[in-house]
Amino acid sequence: MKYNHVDIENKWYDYWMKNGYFHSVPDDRDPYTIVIPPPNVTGVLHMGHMLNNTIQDVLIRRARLKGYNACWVPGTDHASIATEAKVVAKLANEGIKKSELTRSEFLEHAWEWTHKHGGIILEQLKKLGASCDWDRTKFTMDADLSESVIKVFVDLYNEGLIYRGYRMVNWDPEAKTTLSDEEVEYVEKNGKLYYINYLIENSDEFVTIATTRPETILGDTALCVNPNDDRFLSLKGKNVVVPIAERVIPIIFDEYVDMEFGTGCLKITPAHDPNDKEIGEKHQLDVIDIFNDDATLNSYGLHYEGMDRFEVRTKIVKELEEKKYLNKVEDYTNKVGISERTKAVIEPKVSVQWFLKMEEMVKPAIEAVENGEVSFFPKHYISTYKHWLENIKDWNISRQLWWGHQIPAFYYGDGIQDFVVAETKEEAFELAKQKVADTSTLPADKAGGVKKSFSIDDLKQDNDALDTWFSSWLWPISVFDGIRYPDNKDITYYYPTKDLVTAPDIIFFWVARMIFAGYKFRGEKPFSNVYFTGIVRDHLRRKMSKQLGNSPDPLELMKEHGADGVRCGLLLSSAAGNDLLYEEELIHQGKAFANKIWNGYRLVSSWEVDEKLNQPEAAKMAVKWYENLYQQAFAEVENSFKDYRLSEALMRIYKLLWDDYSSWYLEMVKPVYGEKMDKVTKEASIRFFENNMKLLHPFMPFITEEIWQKIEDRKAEEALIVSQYPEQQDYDNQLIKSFEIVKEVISGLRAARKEHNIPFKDEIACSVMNNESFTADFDAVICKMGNISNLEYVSEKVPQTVSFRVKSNEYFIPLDTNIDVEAERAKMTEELHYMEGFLKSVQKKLSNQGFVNNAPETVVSSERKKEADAIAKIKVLKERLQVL
RNA sequence: GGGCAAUUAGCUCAGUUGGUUCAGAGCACCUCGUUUACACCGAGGGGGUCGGGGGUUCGAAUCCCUCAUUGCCCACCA
Repeated sequence: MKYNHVDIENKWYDYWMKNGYFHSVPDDRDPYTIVIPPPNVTGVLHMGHMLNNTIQDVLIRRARLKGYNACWVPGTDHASIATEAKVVAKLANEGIKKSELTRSEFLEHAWEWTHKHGGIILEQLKKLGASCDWDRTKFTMDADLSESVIKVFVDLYNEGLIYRGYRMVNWDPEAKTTLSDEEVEYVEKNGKLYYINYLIENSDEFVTIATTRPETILGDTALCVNPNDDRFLSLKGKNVVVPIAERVIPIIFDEYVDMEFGTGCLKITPAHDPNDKEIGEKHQLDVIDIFNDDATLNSYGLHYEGMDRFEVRTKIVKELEEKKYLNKVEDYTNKVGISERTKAVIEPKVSVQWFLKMEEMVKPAIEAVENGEVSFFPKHYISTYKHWLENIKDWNISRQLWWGHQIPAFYYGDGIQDFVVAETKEEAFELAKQKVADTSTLPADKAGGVKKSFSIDDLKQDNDALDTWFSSWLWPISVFDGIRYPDNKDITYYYPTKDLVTAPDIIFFWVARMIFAGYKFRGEKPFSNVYFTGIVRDHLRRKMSKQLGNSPDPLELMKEHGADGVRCGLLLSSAAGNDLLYEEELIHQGKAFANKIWNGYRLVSSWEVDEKLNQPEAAKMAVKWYENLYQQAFAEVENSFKDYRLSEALMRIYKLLWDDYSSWYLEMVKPVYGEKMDKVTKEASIRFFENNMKLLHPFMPFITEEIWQKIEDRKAEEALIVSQYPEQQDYDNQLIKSFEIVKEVISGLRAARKEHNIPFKDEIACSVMNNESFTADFDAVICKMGNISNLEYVSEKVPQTVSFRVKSNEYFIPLDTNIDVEAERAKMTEELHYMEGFLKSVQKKLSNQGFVNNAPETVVSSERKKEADAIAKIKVLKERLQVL
């Protein structure tokens, strides 16, 4: 009979929800908090989410079972640029251009889109079994979270940490916004290096420069050579003429120029290259911006005005060639910055943007990770993290987007400083009046064009929105409203949170920023542990993506194999930080495991009890063994969790249930078909099952709940999800070790049966000549598992038998037919040779004075034990060979 | 150009301070098996000179050096 997950999973999820088991309110237990990495509000579930959220659910369910007040806060992110791009695309489909809409019209469309597609992903997470506190679901643009963002902006501004600056920034011409450095990816592209001649003013001579971007010559404002470069000494004080533009620009000297590269002469375009900008400022050059916002050329582009930059590149090269300015062209590969979101080639551009000063704010975040207050798993991410923070530049937080938190700066005049920053327009109005009053005492030429009197309606709020991450960095605080109400009950109870589970690709975007935000706004870390998941890839190691179509649909997967199966499959092979190579095989393994458990329970529950029966000796020992083994496994699982080695923990449980419980324990206690069972063994078996379910529940919540509920009649409010996790107990290690030898004996019997074609159903006799009685307590087990009538102890070899050895014991099985003496002899001789070789190596070690003197006592004595065992075994083998 | 990580069985990976059981696990593979919980099963089995080369040590998958390959991150010599 097969396990059918379909109805069971829905049933229990509804039950958990109905009973409010996911919901948390502060109480006197210790909190265990996780905040979800908020997925994009309009996103859909992919395999990465599956892995990430399964891990979080495992951690939170385990914490809940262990008696913590577990709180997993779900939510979504407005994902400013990504969502805006989707809305723009959708509107374009309907023939509406964004540029034709007002801000508020556009936002209406965006909200409509958000309400329509938003939160689907959270519904999908429920299928996975995610035990989030759904009553606490947040969205980064909820009123309270938005207020928090604005408050933080205003506070930071008032502290002097936020400023407006005219800087070179990354411009995404497609989204028509700036991006932070982190939002730019660099990809290697095959391009050309163009060598272009610039005529020296009033001469026939020319200088040759090399550039990858010939179209930008229209924005050149100088040529630059290295002052130490002998080749160009004669150029001092001279000017050149920019081809096509026919503008005269100076030749300047700066050590920045690499003499080895190209021709050693560099063209300077301060508006379109960060290095050129720097040199330009140093030498006080003009800045000529030749691009419009969409990266078509503006009027400085002359006859190329209105054309796209790449089109112009081709055309201008042609023109240069025609006019004999083009010297030569070489193939050249270089790195081109592209927008992480739109994949458009980034255009460096100078503009006025808002920046957040980083240097001071970042310091406690470096320290926290250094001193282990915040731990990373795996820990090698610490160096990546530190390197970034130690070299951090100010954060460009403004975006020329509408979807997001509008920057709370209000302009009352046209001057660059004619603004105030405030949480509301009303406050801004008061501030502005005050500021104008202060400046009104200034001479007219310094007061700018500010009207002496203006109404509140004259205030214009800044058009820009804030970077998405400027709200996400507050997430662990803002979901508990800790910005607006720093002393509220939730924030003081749940914060700092425990674990953050996230992908390493947002370590800078998000993880690092949350850490320094935590210290800045709460004076405390936001979380204690960061678990970095890997990336889910296909078996060819390709990242899963929509374009490639190599990603299975998680919902289909769960429908077919069950959420338990998928969770188990994913977690079986995903160490922290390691990429997960997805194969459907994994999920099958998880599903098969669910089935195995299901059938195990069917077996145990089917046993009928006869109260009069005594517990058989074999069952008695089996129970004793499993009791101890469970404790050992339990300890191992605890240990794995300590280091967040979840797959290791799950694998241990997997083997505990499959191998130890099902294959060994159940076989040992199983009554003969048709017979009944004693009460003690049945009860023990059920108890073990219950404890097994508790261990497994965090990984496979549905099937474990189903079985747990079936085990006995539970009270209405009872559920495995909120039951009590077992306490760790001591165990008898010696007993477990003895049983390992018992297993060897049983395997020996099975092998002998197989070799000599004795079917299992034929009961046989067995004698043992024993030098060590390590298995005496388990004789009944050996008999049952080997279908042995009686294990007889003998003091000498038994004729007409085959034998095998375990440790220094020899076991004999009677055999009617003649054994193949030659084969037996050959086999034994081989074994003898092996043992003699082994003995030799051990003795060599022991005769080495260095070893005996330096190695720890335990190691030496174990070698001596090996020696003794080997000698004994060799003796047995030799005697046996003689008999043959 | 710099940094980090990886390299162990066909595949995915463990291997924590060098030392019992250090060469392992799961899957895959092969053989056998209708022993009534489960064929999404059971019992067995094969398979690796631990990327190469040096070194330290009584002893190295493990520590050091070096080379090679792969991946990731950072840096933006036009």
